[in-house]
Amino acid sequence: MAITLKEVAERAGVSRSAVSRTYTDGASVSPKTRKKVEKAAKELGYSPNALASSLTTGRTKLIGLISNNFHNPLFLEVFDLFTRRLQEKGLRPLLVNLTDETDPEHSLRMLKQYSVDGVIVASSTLLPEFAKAFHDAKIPVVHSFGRFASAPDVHVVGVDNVECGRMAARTLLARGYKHIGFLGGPKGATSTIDRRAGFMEVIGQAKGIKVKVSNAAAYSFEAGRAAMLKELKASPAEAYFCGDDVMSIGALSAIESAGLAAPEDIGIIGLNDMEMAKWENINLTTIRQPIKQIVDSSVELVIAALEDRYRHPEARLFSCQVMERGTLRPL
Amino acid sequence: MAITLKEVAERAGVSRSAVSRTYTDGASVSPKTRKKVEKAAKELGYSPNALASSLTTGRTKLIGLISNNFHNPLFLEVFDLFTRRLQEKGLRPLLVNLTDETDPEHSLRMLKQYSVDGVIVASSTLLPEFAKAFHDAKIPVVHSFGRFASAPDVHVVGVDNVECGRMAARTLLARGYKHIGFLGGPKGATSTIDRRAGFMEVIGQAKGIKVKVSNAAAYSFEAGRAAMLKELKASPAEAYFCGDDVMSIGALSAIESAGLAAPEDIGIIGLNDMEMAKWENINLTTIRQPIKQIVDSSVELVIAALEDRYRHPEARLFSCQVMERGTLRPL
DNA sequence: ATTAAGATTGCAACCGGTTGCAAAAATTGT
DNA sequence: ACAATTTTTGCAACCGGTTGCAATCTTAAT
Repeated sequence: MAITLKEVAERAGVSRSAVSRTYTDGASVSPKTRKKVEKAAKELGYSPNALASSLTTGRTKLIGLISNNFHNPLFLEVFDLFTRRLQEKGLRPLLVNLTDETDPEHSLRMLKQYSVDGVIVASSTLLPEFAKAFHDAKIPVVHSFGRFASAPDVHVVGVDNVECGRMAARTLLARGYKHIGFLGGPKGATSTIDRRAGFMEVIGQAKGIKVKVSNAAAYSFEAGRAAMLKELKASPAEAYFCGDDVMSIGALSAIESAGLAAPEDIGIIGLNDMEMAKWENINLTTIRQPIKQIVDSSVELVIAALEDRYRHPEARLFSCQVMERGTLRPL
Repeated sequence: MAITLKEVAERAGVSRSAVSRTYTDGASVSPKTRKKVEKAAKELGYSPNALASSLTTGRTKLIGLISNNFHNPLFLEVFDLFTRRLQEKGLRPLLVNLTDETDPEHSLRMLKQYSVDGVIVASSTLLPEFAKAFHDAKIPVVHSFGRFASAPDVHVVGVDNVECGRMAARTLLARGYKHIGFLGGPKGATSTIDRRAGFMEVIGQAKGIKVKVSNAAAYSFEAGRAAMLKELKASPAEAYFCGDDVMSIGALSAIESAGLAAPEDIGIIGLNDMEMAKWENINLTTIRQPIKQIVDSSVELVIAALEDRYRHPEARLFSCQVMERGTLRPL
């Protein structure tokens, strides 16, 4: 196997404690022994076993990164940001794919077995059993991209979806659309519910506006396309706020298939601002979620929670921003 | 902290070994004690500490999953498949983002510190220093989506890029294109080099065919678009084999911007067959890499290499397949 | 009932580190 | 040069498990 502390100690002619202390900051070692140890370590190619040390220190520096969004391109960007940020902070992401087929119980047990220091759930919904299990085990959980106050015993970082809904509605109204559609994601999704609430609130305050509400079966291209095709058969609205960017692209494809165009015939505003939204052939007007900030803040929060296990659950909400592009008629 | 083996032993009235053995398969425990232990464990909510046990068994069941492809949507699918497959096999992916800015040395040390059992590098290129470092540490490495024989001391699973090039060329020739373009990825990329070789080989054997070769700056939408815009200024070919699907979509966008259409004015064939390629508004004819097979095979191979550290480096190549869609003129 | 073979059990040492404590060494002050 | 401090060091116990070994208990066979 690999070189161990003991071997380094022997070669350096010091005790094992001395070696250990050279690699523990804040420990007392004279420059002389440190030098000797470092020399021996280099010669042997020693690197300390993080797992063994975790046994006594109680810190693995492992963070469970849990998600079920393995089909939304936005999450590739999110994973990129998370892995980098965690690496920068000296933490290691243990990735868990929590897709429907996979057993949550199992993932849970697994994360406990590996004694992760903390958990980041990057998903719009968080299973309550999950939150509870980690809470019981005193493992900090941050729900990233989560719903504010959905689970009171968990830190949450994300956007205010109600406000996103309002923002979408205001944007459409400002452009003079009178017949407006809300084409949401799956009916039960909390994100959909919240956005719809904000959306309807603003529309309700305006005069002479007609609204249509419908839902796609999933946050996916296919579902967005199917939903829009259905809309086009009945009398469609002039512009739609779509559940997310992927759905929006599906909707755009439906519009195109019907021989229509955006924004000339139907306007679309999406949500997320994933990288693809600014591709010239898509050029989607959308509401941007500040994913970098959400990620950075999530990591910061999980670290803070690590240091103070009894820290009060906290919600951090970031504001979104309309990205003007080409799928809504101009102001 | 969490419940330990000792506490379970006390409550069950047996020795620590007995408890340990209940959770080690193949160990000798009577049904009676097993029952007692399991009862006590349940009551206490015990789950064994995988890290502590790794200390003696020398197996962490941690697999380093290293990639630098955090901008190619195909890799979201790849990560999905990898995480699921590894989970199914009882292994845990420790994700490492090896983007240019991040220090490879650092990642390397990290993976050693966490004593990963094996490493899967999901990237078209593998730094030789990486391969060597793991080889020295006797940690099996599988280079997934790698180049055959690029590094002789490493297992590799992927496709034969030379054959992909040939396939692309044959496909274009079969459709009667006479002026053909190879619009590759970055010049130095081995994948580009290999595909080009196969492509030119077939073209060279055909009669009366004109070829143009050019390279995009990266496997990205922007680069693909820029490269195609440039092509369109000079006399473009009738059809192009593009470096990958993302580049192809960029190229399509350029064609559209120029007021032209695929396949009427210019044909495009891509490579990868990422999910998006079959979206109706893209409908890209492309060469499919069997990513599920590559992933499954990679996981299987890393497991095999785990069991036999002296297993001979092996290359597993899968064949690709043309996916007929709408960006090439029909046969 | 007696014995040999097989299964089960606990002891104790070990995996690769960390850390409290007391002894030893170095430093300071006079 | 000597005592009082401060720093550095090694010992030994511990973190949470595993495992070889010898002792004990079962079971089967005579």
